[in-house]
Amino acid sequence: MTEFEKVRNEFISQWGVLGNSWGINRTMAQIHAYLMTSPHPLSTQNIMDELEISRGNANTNLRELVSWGLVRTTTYKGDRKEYFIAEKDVWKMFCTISSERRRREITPALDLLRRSKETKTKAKTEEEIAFYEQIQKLEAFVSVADSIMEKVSKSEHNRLMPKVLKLW
Amino acid sequence: MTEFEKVRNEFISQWGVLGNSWGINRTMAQIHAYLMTSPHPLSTQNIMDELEISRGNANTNLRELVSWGLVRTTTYKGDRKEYFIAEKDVWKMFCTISSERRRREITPALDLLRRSKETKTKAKTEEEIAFYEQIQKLEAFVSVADSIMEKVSKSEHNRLMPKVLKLW
DNA sequence: GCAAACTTTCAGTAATTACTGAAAATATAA
DNA sequence: TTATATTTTCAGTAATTACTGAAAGTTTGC
Repeated sequence: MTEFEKVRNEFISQWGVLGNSWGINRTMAQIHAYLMTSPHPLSTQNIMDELEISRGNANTNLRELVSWGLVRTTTYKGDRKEYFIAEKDVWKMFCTISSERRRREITPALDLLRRSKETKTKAKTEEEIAFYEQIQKLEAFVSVADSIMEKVSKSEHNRLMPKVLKLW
Repeated sequence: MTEFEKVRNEFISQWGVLGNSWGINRTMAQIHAYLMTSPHPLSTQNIMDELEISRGNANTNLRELVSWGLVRTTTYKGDRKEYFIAEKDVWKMFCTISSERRRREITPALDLLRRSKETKTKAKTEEEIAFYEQIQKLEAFVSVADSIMEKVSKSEHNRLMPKVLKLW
């Protein structure tokens, strides 16, 4: 193994550990790290070999990356295999992830908060008053977060970042 | 069970489900939801009873919430028990969470990227060039994210939000 | 000091999540 | 078609994470 291969393996492995602490499947994060730093599209077999994982595992996590929009597939003529390639532009990656997390995490939270609010009648006890007040504050905050993420995920690449940086 | 108790239980339960999908321990999220919407500080026993969990589980997750800075303890004279109370200001909560996630998630990522970069020699192969280019781009992005989160976590309550909102 | 009230720890177990590998399904080319 | 290459599924199992409950530890008041 060359010195470079060691560095890359360490990076892939540790990116997996980090992904794990971010609530992302370790293998999915490792595959993403491998694809992100590869100059070529890679086949399922390549990934199985590099990460020493089963076909089923590779397939599942590759599909998941595709469903997140972080990876897309390509083919070569005369070759039946699918090859996978990751988005390499970090700002685009950020927008994609914002958009997915909004859909998967923010929207359900907002739904829950709105549903909880609906049932409010004339609050009587101290407990009821505190509950609905807090729900109200959470909803206001989450709905701002939601609209910011919506804008981020729709924003033109490289348009928003300079603005954000000027804030401070 | 009153109508209100049903609504609150549903909220607590679902907040746990959401927490889980955000990579947070379900019980920890439920305890947080319960404390956040309670007008009074609550004892370990209160939480055990409400969520029907063991003392060990309640204790562990309460400590974890305290270590995140989302919950603090208080006592009453003549009563030996500790009571727990959650921060209710959503913007403060956001700052606290930003600060902790920065420490736990962003900083290790930045360290990894900087360590990976260090080993760079004169890149020769296409693979090496692509690898170090991507590492460089990731580091630039993550370090911007890091400094934004640092500022957010230090920002005066209610000072930043109006600015952010004007961006769009 | 001792006893009572309360908190923390942790070994054992339950629940959940991730992975394998082979079979089934699908796609392509001849 | 039919054979071959490739992808997907999924039952079984492994690995990880979460939880319980009782014992050990700590704090407080007498």
